[in-house]
Amino acid sequence: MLQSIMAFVHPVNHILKNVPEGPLFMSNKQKETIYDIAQKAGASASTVSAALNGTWKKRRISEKTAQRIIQIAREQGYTTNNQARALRTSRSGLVALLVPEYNRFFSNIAQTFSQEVRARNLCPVIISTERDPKEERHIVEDLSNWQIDSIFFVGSVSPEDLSRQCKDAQIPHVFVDQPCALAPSVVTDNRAGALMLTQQILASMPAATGDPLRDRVYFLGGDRRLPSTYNRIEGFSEAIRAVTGSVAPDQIIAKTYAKDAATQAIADLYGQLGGLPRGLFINSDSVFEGAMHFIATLPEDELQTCAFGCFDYEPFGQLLRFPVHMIRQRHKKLVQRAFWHLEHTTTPVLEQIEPELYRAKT
Amino acid sequence: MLQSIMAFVHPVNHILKNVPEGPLFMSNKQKETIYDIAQKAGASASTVSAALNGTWKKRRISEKTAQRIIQIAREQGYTTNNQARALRTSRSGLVALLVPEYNRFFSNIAQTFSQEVRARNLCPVIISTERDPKEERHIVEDLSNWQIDSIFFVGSVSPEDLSRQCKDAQIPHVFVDQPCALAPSVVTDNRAGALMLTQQILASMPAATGDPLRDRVYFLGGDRRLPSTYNRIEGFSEAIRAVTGSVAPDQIIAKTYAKDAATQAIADLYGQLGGLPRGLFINSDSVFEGAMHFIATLPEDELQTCAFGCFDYEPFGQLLRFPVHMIRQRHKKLVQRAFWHLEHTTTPVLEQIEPELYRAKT
DNA sequence: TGCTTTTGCACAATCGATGTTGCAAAGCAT
DNA sequence: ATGCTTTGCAACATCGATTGTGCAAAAGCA
Repeated sequence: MLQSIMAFVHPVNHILKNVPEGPLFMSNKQKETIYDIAQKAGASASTVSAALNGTWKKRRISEKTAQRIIQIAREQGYTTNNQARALRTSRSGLVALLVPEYNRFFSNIAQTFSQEVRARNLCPVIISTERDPKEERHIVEDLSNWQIDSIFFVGSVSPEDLSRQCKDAQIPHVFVDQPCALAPSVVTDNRAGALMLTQQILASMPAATGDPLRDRVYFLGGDRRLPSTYNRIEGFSEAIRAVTGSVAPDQIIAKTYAKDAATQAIADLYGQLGGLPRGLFINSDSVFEGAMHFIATLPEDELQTCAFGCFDYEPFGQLLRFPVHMIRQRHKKLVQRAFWHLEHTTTPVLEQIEPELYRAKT
Repeated sequence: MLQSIMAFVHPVNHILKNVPEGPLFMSNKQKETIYDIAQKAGASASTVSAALNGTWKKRRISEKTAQRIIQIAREQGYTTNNQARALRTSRSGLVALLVPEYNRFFSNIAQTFSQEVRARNLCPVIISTERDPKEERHIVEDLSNWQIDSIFFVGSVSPEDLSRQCKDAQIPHVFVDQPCALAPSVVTDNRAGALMLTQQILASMPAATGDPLRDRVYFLGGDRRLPSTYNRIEGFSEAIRAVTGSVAPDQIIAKTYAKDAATQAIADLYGQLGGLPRGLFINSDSVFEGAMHFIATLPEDELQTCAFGCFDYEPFGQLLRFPVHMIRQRHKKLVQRAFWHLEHTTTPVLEQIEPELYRAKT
């Protein structure tokens, strides 16, 4: 059984945090160790250790002695050597976040992660995997050599493998954005989000053209084999069916998240239909950017013939010359819930976070 | 004198890297140590250590023994405990990047940084400082307790303080984006970039209105007390002077990078002038986003009365309903040169990297 | 006062790797 | 065969913290 590790924090860092600016960074003097402090305090190293890391009560050190030691340590600007501590306790104080790349969404995740980790007085290690399963493996192996305390996987490509690897190495871990069947996972409620977004698209569609192929809403981008895209397609389909009764397979174009592919796909679609469709569901910001490269070339009046929705939040999306409805994933909540799971459970549960809909002004 | 640390890599990680998938993650068996390997190889721990970390030649271990040990280690899936190594050698193998926040530019930097660090078989630690000098101090202190090998400061607010702090703790360091007088720094050539951008703005300005105040180019956003903004103002002014002979103080509005402030500033300017100016130099992506919130509310034809330039690259900037020229900072080169300085020098030099101009189609 | 319990702390082992020292065996020259 | 150098490796101390154990002194109780 994996252990919750996050809750544990060494108090010495807090105790010594607010050091007067003065003698602290005085010179090149070698860094002080507990032995130096011990000598200056006329105590033993073990007593100093106990005093500083907060276990002095349990170790029956008198409050007076503890305070004296803390005082001296503070004066000397003592700070503990994390490697030594990690070696002894086999807890490194490092927490890792693995992201596929640094796009807007993942950067937001990273930002929140970094804050949460530092709030717990631990050290964030953020690494990008380039969406490569082999690289993911290697990184986890490396991290395990650093006795990493726990790992957050975001948008991972091979969750189950990674989870097994972590379990073998006894590393607590949690999945964000892409779920894992074997470990706690926190993801956006993609189905509900897609449903909302599609309903909004449907509600703001311009007048029908009469051409049945053009009068449909299309789903563009993503990878239908991934759970996130799959669920978005589900939500999309549900909304469409509620109105038209059925969804045609060719309404859904979901093979990749790649930018260029999106540009090509929308150009092809435009060619086939002889114009833009009446509604377009754009799956993710990269697809958005790709699609825009084509769409931006169209004349003004054509742009008004289509209702756009994007499953991701992009501030500049609000500033285009046509309205785009957007779904914003709650990155903060995603990360915070992930921490919660790490700290309170180890069983494979799936938590879904409802995203927000940004309605474009029309 | 600081020492270059980056060049040093323990070869064991390379040697053992391509482990067959088989017996590696077999079970929960405790992680092997060099003592276990020593026993299995009928050798001493020190011999195993030497064999694995590549110093066996120097330590006069026979090639035969070394190979045998490496073979056994590989079979057992041995990997070295980085804490123990770090404690002994006082090199952690960790390299830190401090960024103010995760915006597009800094995220790109982080991405490149992460790749470069991993290519050197080290571990990237990326932390955001929230532009708070106190937080910066604390982070550096924490990192020093982790025996961090070196630190990259990006867009730091108090470079000199940090540099001193690092020197006291004997941590090699380098500054990116914001220079430091006391340490190697790699920054974008802001003056040259601003010059290019301003010239482009001037070249694509629409017809004059006749109102001298509106017919000028304005510089919007940033903080003139920071070197980067200062230099951009220099470049801007140089370009303007070449055409008009002089720059008026009120052409330059550079107090902050904050989004909301930018929205307000451009709205005010619009109010004063009774319309948009004939040219606008937007300093940074955050200012761009802020300004757009106002500009997006304007009617189509008004937008054609101003030539826009932005000192930052934002893909969606190309997709707006009016052309925006942009400067792209070479984040890859910035980071790579920073590594170079860390590995080859410790003297305070300033290297400037020329950015690229993206001309908008008109 | 004498005996038990509690308090307060020092000692020493330990985490896993590195690097210095020392010592036997092998190699070589005379 | 003898002395001298070189080779090959094991023993041991060390990095700086944590933690189990033991032992005086102080406190409590009769």
